[in-house]
Amino acid sequence: MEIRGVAMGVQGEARYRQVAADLREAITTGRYGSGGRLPAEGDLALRYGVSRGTVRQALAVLRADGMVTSRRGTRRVVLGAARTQSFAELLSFTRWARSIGEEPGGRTVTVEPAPGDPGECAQLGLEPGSSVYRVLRLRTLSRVPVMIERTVYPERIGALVRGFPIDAVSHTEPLEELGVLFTDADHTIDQWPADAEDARLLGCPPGTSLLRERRRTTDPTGVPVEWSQDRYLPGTVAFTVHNSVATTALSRRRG
Amino acid sequence: MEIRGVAMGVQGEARYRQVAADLREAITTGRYGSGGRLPAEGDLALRYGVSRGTVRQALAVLRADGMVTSRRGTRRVVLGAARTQSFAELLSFTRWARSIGEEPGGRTVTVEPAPGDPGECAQLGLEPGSSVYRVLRLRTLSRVPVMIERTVYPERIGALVRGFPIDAVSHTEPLEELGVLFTDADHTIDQWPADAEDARLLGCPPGTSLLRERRRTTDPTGVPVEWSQDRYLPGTVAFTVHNSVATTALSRRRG
DNA sequence: GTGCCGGAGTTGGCTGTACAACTTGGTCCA
DNA sequence: TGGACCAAGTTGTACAGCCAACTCCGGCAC
Repeated sequence: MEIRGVAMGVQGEARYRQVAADLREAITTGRYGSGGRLPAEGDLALRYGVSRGTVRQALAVLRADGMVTSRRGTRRVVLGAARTQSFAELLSFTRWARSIGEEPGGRTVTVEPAPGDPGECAQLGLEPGSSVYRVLRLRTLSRVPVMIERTVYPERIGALVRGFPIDAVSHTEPLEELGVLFTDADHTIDQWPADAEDARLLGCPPGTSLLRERRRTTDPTGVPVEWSQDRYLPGTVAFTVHNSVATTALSRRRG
Repeated sequence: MEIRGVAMGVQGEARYRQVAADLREAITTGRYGSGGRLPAEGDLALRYGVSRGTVRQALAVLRADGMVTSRRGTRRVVLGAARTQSFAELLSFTRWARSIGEEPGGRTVTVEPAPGDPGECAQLGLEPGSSVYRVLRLRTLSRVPVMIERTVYPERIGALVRGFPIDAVSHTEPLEELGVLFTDADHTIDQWPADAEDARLLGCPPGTSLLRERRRTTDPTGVPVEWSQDRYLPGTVAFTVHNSVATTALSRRRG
């Protein structure tokens, strides 16, 4: 802290994010205790040398992460350390694996250009029959297969992916370096039986129920950049979500 | 609209929520088109007769719902209609079922007071061995069994639930009427094989892989009010989440 | 003891202002 | 033709202030 008045640029990071990060750290290390009370917004403003509005912006971040509650009339209550990950860790199997201290692996099984089927084109916002690339990959943790990843890319992006080495661990990271932006994603989580291909690659009996995550990712202009279907072996992964009356990004659908 | 200057109370609803609701409706009915651009914040402020700050508050709601993107330097882009539900619809099977036009049903199988096991007490923030109530219910859609709900309540709340009729459709709603507040929830989604009890009640073979949602719900003071484990028959439900670089409530964990 | 009431403390909501950072499209020049 | 550059438009960040709504606790009356 103590960067007061430097008008950004020092860290390139907004003041409210610095405050949020500092508070997050304080909460994670238990400085306020679980179930404890946070100082009043005004006190925090004084302490950090910012306005109350900036403190409120910082607290809104922690609120969305489920680290604190808030209610009119009384001080904020600490709920506990956040269990949420960054957007990047959620998007990229590779980053996620690294963040939990595992060794991620990836082997590209097939990359095929093809006319997209109606469903794929709809998900990618393309005209029916447009060219797409279908990529099938086997993902491993510490060399053990855990997931099958079937991703469909629009032609523009698939052409880039095609050039990646077959044993490239990450596709997301090189794409980002090439200027492809991922900013929003919709996830659907359910279960699905393993087909013959899944069974062969994952080493499980056909028909085994797999945890399935389907994901559509868009760039900041709303243009879809990938449509992916990931199938995890049972017991290898779980998804967690926090929501509250203040913010809800989760919903339940008919299967 | 046109409530300008009435200092709340008229609808009891905050101005920014009214603006958000109006914009949501406009987007849902396609007034701006998918991929279209929203008017500038300043224009919206003029149109609704509020300050730009209030408009930004409204837009933050839509941002979190995944309906619009936002980026410095250019107007907001419409992503599409939201698929998210209210917090209440997510918490309550009954409300969810009604919101999708199905007929919810519930039958209480057992309600037993018992000393909580260490895991249960930890989840509920109680001393090990504290008294809890375990409630087992079978939930149906249009009279077809779809889910087994095992909920653990702290004694104070369990005592209330105990008094509910055995065929009560909802437990959440009467609890709310009795003043129990639900404000924050952590969800974990994975799969789990049906045990003998699941199999008998759901009418599936033992060992069938079920979609499992575990949920811990707290009140505004951070005190846990329920710890629930719901097991859904395959194909009856899917969970969807939206997240973005701006807000992430989702994470992936080792299973 | 019990319950009502009021006041201090705190967060929610809203306004207004100012500037920074960024996108976009067009102009101008080489 | 192509590229650099500029200007207008737009969102992000931050500040300051005001009042409403609500919680909580302690004092007071009964």
